[in-house]
Amino acid sequence: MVESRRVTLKDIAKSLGVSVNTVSRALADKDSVGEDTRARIKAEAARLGYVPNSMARSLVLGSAMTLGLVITNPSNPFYARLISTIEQRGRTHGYSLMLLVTEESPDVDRRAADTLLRWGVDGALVVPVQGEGEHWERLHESGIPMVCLNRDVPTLDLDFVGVDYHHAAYEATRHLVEGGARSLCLFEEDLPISPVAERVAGFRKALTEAGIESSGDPVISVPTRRRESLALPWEPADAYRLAQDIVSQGDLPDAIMVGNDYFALGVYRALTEAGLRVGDDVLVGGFGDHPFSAYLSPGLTTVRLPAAQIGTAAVDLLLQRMRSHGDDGETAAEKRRERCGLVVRASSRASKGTMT
Amino acid sequence: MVESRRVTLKDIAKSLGVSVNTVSRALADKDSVGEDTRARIKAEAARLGYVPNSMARSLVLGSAMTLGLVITNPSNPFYARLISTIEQRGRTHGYSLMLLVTEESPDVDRRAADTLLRWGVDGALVVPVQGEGEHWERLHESGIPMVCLNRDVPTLDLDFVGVDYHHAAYEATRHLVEGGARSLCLFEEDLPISPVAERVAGFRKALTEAGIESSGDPVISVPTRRRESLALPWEPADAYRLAQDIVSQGDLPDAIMVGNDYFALGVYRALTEAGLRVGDDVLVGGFGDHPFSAYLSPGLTTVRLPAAQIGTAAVDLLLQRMRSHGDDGETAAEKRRERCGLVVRASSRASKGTMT
DNA sequence: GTGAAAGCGCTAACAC
DNA sequence: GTGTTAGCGCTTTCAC
Repeated sequence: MVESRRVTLKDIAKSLGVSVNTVSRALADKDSVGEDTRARIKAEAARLGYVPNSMARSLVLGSAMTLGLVITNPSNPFYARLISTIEQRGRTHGYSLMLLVTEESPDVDRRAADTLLRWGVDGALVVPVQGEGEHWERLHESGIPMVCLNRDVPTLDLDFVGVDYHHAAYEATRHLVEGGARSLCLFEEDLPISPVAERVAGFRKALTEAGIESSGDPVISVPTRRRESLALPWEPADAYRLAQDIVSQGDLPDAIMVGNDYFALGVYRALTEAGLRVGDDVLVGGFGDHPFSAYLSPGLTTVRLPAAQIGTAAVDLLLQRMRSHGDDGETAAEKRRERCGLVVRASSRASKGTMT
Repeated sequence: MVESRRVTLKDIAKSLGVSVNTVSRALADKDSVGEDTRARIKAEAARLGYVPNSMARSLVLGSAMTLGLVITNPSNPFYARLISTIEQRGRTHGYSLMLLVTEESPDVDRRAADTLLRWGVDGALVVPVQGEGEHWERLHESGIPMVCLNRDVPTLDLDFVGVDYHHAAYEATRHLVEGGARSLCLFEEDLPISPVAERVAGFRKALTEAGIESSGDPVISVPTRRRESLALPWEPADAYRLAQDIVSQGDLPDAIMVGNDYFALGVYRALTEAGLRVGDDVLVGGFGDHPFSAYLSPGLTTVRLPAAQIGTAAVDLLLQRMRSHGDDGETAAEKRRERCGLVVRASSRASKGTMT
C-alpha cells in the first residue's frame, strides 16, 4: 500500500486553485460561496475521497463532540442496556462515545476522570465506583457537565439519574408479606453503594410496617466475588453457598429477597436441593428482570429496571446541562429516581405450579 | 461558576516568564531542560491545575491514541465481555476507546466506519453487521488497521479473530449423538452471519458422520425479534414458540441444539410444559455458557465461549498491525478461530436427576 | 463571493 | 539549556 496521506482541505484547494477557506465554507454548506465553485469543490472532494478531520475541527471549535461514559462492568445486563441506550441517543445528537470501564477499582475510576478531562469531552455520564469520588466533583468543577448513573453519592453535589430502589424494595417486600411471609431475609452484595443501601432501607421499612421483627439481622451480605473476576456479572455461587447455610441451619425464612436476579439463581438451587419448593415453601423476589428470570421454574418475581428510560433521561439531562453551561444561574444538582414495576411471577405466588 | 478557561502551556509559560516550548519539554520529562526550571514549571503546572489537551496533542502527533470498537449489541453477554476485555487491554497500552453500537443496522454500520475515519482512530475492532461491508475494507485501505471480531466476512481480506464455531458445533452435536440421540435439530437465529453458518455446518457434518438423515431440514430458523427490540439479548420467546410447534406436531427430536443459551430457555419451557423431561426425554445443548445456564434444572450442556481470550487476541493482533503499519510487506489477512470447550451438564446426560 | 491572516494547544525542528 | 519558528487541519475574523 502506498503511504497515502490523508486528503485535507489544502489538497482540494491546491488542486482547484482556490483558497483553503473557500473549500471549508463550500463543504460546510455556508453561503457566501458561488454555486459553481461549490459544485466544483464538492466534486473534487468526492473525487479525492476527502474526509474531514474531527480532531482538528474539535480543536478549533473547542468542542470534542464526544460524551464520556464511565461504567463499572458492562457484563451487568443493566449497564449493558445503559451503554446501548446512551450510545444511541448520544449519536442521534451527533456525539461520539468514549467508554471507560472501571471494574470497581477506585484507582481506575480516578484515572477515568483524568482521561475525560484530558480529552475535553463535552459531558460525562458516570457510574461512580464506591468510595470518596471527589475527583468527579473536580471534573465537574473543571467545567465538564456530568450526571451520575444508578449510584448516587449524596455527599457530592452532582446530578443523578437512577432507580428508586428504596420504593421498589419496599413494594416488593410488601408484596411478599402480603403473600403470607412473616420471616424474610434479603441477600445483598457487600458493596458500599447507594443502590444496596436504598434497597436495604426499603426492605427494612416494609418489615417494620408489617410489624415483623427477626432475631438476627435479616440482611445477608454476600461477599460477591464480582470484583475479583473482572468483567463478569454477579456470581450466583456466592448466594448459593449462603442460602445453603441458611437452609442447613434450620432457621429457614419463608421469603427471600435478593438484590439481583443472579443471586436468585443460587437461592433457587439451594432450596431445590434441600427439597424445598420455591414459591410454595419459600417465596423469592429479585431485582433486574433479566431475560432468564421469566424462564426459571417457577418464574421469578422481580423488579423490572427501566434501563432504557434511565439512559435516555440521563443523556437528556446531560444535554440540557451542556446547553445551559456558562449561564449564570447555577441550578442545584438534580437527583432523579425512576419508579419501576414489579413483575409478579410464580416464585411469590405460592401458586402450586402456575407458570408465568 | 466563573468562566474559567482551561489552563494551557502558554499560561504556565507566561506566568513563569519562559517559553511555551520549555514548558512542554519540562512536563514531558525530556532532558535538555534545567533541573531547577523543570521543578519550577512542574510546581506551577500543579498549582494552576494544568491538564494536557489530548486533542491538540493528537493533532500534532498524528495519532489519536484511540481505538474504535464497533459492536452490534452490548446486551449480548459475549459482546459485553469483549467490551470489557478490549477496553481494559487497550487502556493498559495507553489507548482510549471509542464505542459505536450498530444494532444490526447496515446503515449505522456504514456510518460507524465513517465516524472512525473522521476521528482517525489508530485501529478498529469491528463486529460487522450482516451484508456487504466493503465500507470496512475501505476503512482499512484508508490506512486504519482493523480486525473483525466474531463475525468473519470471507469475501473481505480483513484480519479476523473469533470462535471456531464449526468445530464447537461439531463436537457438541457429536456429544449428543454419543448420548444416544438419533434425531436432532438445531435452532438458529435467521441472520446471515458467519457464526450461524459455521454452527450449521458443524452440526450437519456431525449428523452426516453419524449416518443420521432426517426427513425435513433439521435446522430451524428462529425469526428472532432481536433486531426490533434494540439493545436486548436474544429473545427466548421466539424459540419457545417454535419448540411448542415441534412438540405439538408430534415429530419430536430426541435432542435439540440451540445457537445460544437464551433459546434453550424457551426450549426448556416448551418441553417442560409438554410434560417432557430435559436431559431424559430430550437432550439439549447450547452456546454461550451464560451464568444462568449452570443454574437451570437440569443444568444446560453448552459451549463455553472464550470471550476474554478472543478480546485479548484481537487487541494484540491489532496492536501488532498498528506497529507494522507502513512497513512494506503487506502481510495477508489472518483469520484466527479459537477453540472452545464443551461444558457438560445434566441436559445432555440422560442422567435422571444428577445436577451440575 | 473570495482570499489572506490568525489562532485552537501542542510538539518538533532548528538556532543560539 | 532555552527560545524562536513552523506546522498539525481546521474555522473564523476581516479585508477586498
